[in-house]
Amino acid sequence: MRSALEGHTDSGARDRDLTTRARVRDAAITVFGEQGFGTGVRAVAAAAGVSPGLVNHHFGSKDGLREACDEHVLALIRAAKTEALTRPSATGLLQQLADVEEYAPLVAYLVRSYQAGGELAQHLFEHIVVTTEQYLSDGVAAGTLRPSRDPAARARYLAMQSLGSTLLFLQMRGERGGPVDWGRAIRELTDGIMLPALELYTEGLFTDSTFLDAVVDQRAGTEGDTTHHYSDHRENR
Amino acid sequence: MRSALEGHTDSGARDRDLTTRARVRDAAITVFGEQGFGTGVRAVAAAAGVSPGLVNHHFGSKDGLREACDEHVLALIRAAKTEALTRPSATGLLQQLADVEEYAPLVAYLVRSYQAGGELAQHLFEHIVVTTEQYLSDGVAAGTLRPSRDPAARARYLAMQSLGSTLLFLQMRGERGGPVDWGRAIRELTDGIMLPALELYTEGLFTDSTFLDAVVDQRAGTEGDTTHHYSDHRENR
DNA sequence: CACTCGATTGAACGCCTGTTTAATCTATTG
DNA sequence: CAATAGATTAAACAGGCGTTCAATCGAGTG
Repeated sequence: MRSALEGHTDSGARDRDLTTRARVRDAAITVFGEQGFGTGVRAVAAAAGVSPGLVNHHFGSKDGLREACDEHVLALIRAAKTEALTRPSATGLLQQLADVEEYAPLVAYLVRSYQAGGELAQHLFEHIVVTTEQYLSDGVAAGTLRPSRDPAARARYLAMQSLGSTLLFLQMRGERGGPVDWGRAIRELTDGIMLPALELYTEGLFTDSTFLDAVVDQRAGTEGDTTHHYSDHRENR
Repeated sequence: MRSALEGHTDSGARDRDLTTRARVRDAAITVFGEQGFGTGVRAVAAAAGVSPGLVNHHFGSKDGLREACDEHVLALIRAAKTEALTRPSATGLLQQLADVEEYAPLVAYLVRSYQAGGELAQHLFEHIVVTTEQYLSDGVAAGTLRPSRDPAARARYLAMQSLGSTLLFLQMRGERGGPVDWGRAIRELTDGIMLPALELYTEGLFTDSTFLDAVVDQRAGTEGDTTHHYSDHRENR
């Protein structure tokens, strides 16, 4: 005899009528997000309104609970993929998530996941990289973005900068006790970086291209196979 | 009767002839850096070759030990300030630190500090921000860097991007067990981002300035006091 | 030499952790 | 209705944690 919703994707269900297993899992995501993965099984059980022994009965161990949380979070994000993951920057992605009321605890959980490392963080980062690469490629094709000598490296670089700075900001913002309004925090972040980011993206930082020229020349000399050179690239001054 | 080196800045001393207190502190920095702040007092004591009770005799509690480590790390970085902290980017700073054999454990400890939050992380970040602002200001004065409509915001933005992406890279690189060669890791990071970073810094990303113009116009309309506008800023295409 | 004070140790004390176990409750099946 | 299987609970277990305490060591002082 199998349990009612075993194996189901219960994303559409509302708050109250969930499997106990699902309620424990969701409580764990919230508690882990708010207080970190060091939080004990008993705290999770209390938040879910069940006994400590039950969580191990459903998930085997604390690691099993953690894995179930990771899988569920990844599934939720992939479900919201159409709108959220098409955004180019990590800030845009997290903003999108934090604005939807139901997904708010996910942001805290994701920040914790990156702090703690693990597969979810790496997997999600690689996903952001390929999404960014596609977005940049589209922009180049449309003529709104400049082409790069190494599009893959540029996508990884921009994704790393965006996600890294966002996480750094959220960690620092979230470290002083009490629950955080992630939507508001990300909005503040966006406000603060909007101007300098656009300045950098449209005007650059250097007044001449000597640094870039040096690296391009050096690469053309040492490794002639991996990099595409199109030396007809337009100078910007 | 006071102990021999109590209150001294023993930065110049070599490995063996240190106060026991200093040896425990250094062992703690290493162990915390390698295994995180969750590591027990007993492990630190074992690494220092002393009994668990002794560390609390010298530092009062584990929190006291942590504070002593933070203070010492901050002191070490400030001592190396002349060379290290004048670098504009966080990558440069950490590269500088990781290359000096003696400071290698510091990098791991710093990464852990940022993961865990706390005063050291915030304090160091603010220090990087003001250093970056000074560096950018010098570059603008020398004519090698473009001026910004909001130099403080640009400095904070660039510092956040640099430090954030570096930390993200190092966390992901360092999460698979065993000690990490931080110098090599940072060098790989530098290699990977060099080209796209210089591309972005000299040529920008957008082909026109419509996005930037929109934000600049909007800011000029809503808030006329905090931002300096010099509308004679040069367009780059 | 006797004394004293800090360094140092090993063991102990609660406390909290993850996990296990036996018993109870619930509800579906034959 | 009786039986059975799963959900659920309270309690206990072993282990690690930070911390404390009494005892020992070692050297400098009167």
